[in-house]
Amino acid sequence: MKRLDKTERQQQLARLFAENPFTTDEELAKKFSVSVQTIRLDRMELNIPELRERTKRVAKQVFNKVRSMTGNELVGELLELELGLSASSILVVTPDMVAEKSQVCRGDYIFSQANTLAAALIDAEIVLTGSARLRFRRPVYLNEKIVAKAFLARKKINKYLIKVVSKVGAEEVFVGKFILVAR
Amino acid sequence: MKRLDKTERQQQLARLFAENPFTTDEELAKKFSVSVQTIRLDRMELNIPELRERTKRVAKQVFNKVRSMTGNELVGELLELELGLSASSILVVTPDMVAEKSQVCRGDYIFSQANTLAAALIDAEIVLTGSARLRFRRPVYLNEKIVAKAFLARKKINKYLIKVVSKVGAEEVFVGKFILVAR
DNA sequence: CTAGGTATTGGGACCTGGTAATAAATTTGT
DNA sequence: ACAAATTTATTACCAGGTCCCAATACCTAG
Repeated sequence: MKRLDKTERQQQLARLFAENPFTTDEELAKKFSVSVQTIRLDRMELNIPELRERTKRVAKQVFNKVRSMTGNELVGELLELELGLSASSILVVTPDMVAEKSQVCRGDYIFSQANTLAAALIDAEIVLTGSARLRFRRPVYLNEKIVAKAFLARKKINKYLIKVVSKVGAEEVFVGKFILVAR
Repeated sequence: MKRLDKTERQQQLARLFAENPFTTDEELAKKFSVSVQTIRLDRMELNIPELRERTKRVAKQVFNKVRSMTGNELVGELLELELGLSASSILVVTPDMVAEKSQVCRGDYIFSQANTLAAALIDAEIVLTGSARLRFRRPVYLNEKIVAKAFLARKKINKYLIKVVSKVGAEEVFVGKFILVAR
């Protein structure tokens, strides 16, 4: 690779780190045909921590997400739960939940919050979603807090009709009716 | 903490590492009131790698997942796409998508695949989900491959009715009708 | 021409969280 | 009481850094 000037090199560096944080200074030094120290100085200026720190951050970030998303088997954070009656959860819209171009929260996150909340309401080991009707009433934006409330509307043996209403502040953003089946 | 015997200590260690991989040998040594070397021997016997290696594994694992789940803005892998006409994607059910007790794929993943696929079909910068009707026809299990096909059914100015059918093999597992709005 | 600023490089001391190996001390089972 | 199992200590070494200091090259303005 040709020797680049400082600003160009730093731009590429920033891009590379975003793409793949698992590169050592030494590898980068070779790639750019500069000394390791130069890379270190670049990192300083760009405020990019060392490899191990970067790795740790990625790991922690996602470890937490995986826990809250799949570990708990609940999307969002449970606020309140009365088994078989009602439940509520809150979900804060983070950058990874929004579509890049519109900055609007993707519908599947809103659905997931509602769906997992509905499932949490049911006092059974195994709960399947049978069918659902959804209405997304207005877009939800970055950093907004979605509070979902689920109520049991009807129950027939092992089938549950659950209504979920999600609001941002006082505004309704989503309504869903779920039929869940317990096994 | 009381001194435990070897087997008990190792059991607890294994549990701790699963729960939180970001602990150094030294911290653990203190917690169990044994020497650092003892912890190292335990790790050896349990075949647990050192802190940095553990961190790296978690990071890499999730780095990939985040990319495929949110980076692409598509859940599943796109197989085919004719803008404005039809599209299909495949999603392999991995352990993190199934509910622990039932080993059944959670409905929100199936929905996400369908919803993002429907959105991909539309040739517009900003696409919002307006409403949807879903039917989950049978549970989907670990390692099954869900192939979703989306068709544009009707279009009215900026509103699109899209039908998505998801199958495992020849079996229909999910059907959804989505009304999407382009902005 | 020369002094000063910017960019790059090299080297040394030190840090963390380990591995590997070897030996010594302690505990335990019988 | 004695061997085996377990634990601890000690030392040397490594990767991938940090922090700091000094040397060099190059460009530019006075």
